[in-house]
Amino acid sequence: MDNEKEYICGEKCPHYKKINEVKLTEPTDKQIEKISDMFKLFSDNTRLRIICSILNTELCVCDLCELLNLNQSTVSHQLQLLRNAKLVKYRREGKQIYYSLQDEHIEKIISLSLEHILEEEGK
Amino acid sequence: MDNEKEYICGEKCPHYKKINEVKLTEPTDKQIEKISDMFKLFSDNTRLRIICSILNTELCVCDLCELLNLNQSTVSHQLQLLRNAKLVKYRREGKQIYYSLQDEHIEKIISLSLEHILEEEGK
DNA sequence: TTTTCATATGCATATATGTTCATATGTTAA
DNA sequence: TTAACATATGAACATATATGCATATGAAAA
Repeated sequence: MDNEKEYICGEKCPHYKKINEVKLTEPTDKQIEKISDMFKLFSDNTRLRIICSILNTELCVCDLCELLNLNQSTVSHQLQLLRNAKLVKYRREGKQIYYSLQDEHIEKIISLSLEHILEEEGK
Repeated sequence: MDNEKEYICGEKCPHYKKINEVKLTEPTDKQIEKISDMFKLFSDNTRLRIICSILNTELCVCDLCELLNLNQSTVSHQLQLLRNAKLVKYRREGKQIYYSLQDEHIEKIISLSLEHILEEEGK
């Protein structure tokens, strides 16, 4: 029986009622995985700078290299990850390939986080 | 002179006008660092589950262990990181320490990302 | 077709980080 | 004070991942 499990702490804690309530609203493992994967892509300086660069415009790979002073290989590798996650879309025009954000959620999330740290700075 | 630098691609690209425009709106290195650090904390399954668990309520460490079926040490280590980043706050009540989210931005960012992946699922 | 150029990709390496074990800290009860 | 308990922390290990080099791919120009 579940009741017979030995818990880390005594009878007051864990608070089973609360725990059961929280359980109902928790994202599924799959959802957690997807969200954390997305945040993982936002969590690297290089990728974040790339994302911020194309928040409101499209840029080609060498624009990004020049703008961010990065190796072409580095940029392409990171763009591949963003592409695979469908966070960015791209179109070819002659030799160049232009990248831009896939949808507005990305923009919103980044803006919100920027807001957050700006507020922190103000304190 | 800057003009004499050898660029990866020719004259059409990089698009200096665009690049200069983008440069004006880019977050500073420090801001990029802070944002990516925050996302780094959201980018781990364990931490994300912890955060989601305290989205609307406070829980003590062993509640979290029980709820998420995690090692007490693991939970404490991750809480420490969240604490250092001031994403969570805590209060002691006797032997237990209760954790909750520091501010509503966190909640909003998580909600928005959940929205995002739910929309993806719908497609 | 051959060359040139913009971008992509495989591989190797250095670095970062999540987890666990063992133990320390700090609070309450005996 | 001592014992019991909730939580924190240091160290070690395993794993993930960002970057750069070399090279491949694919499009345009010669």
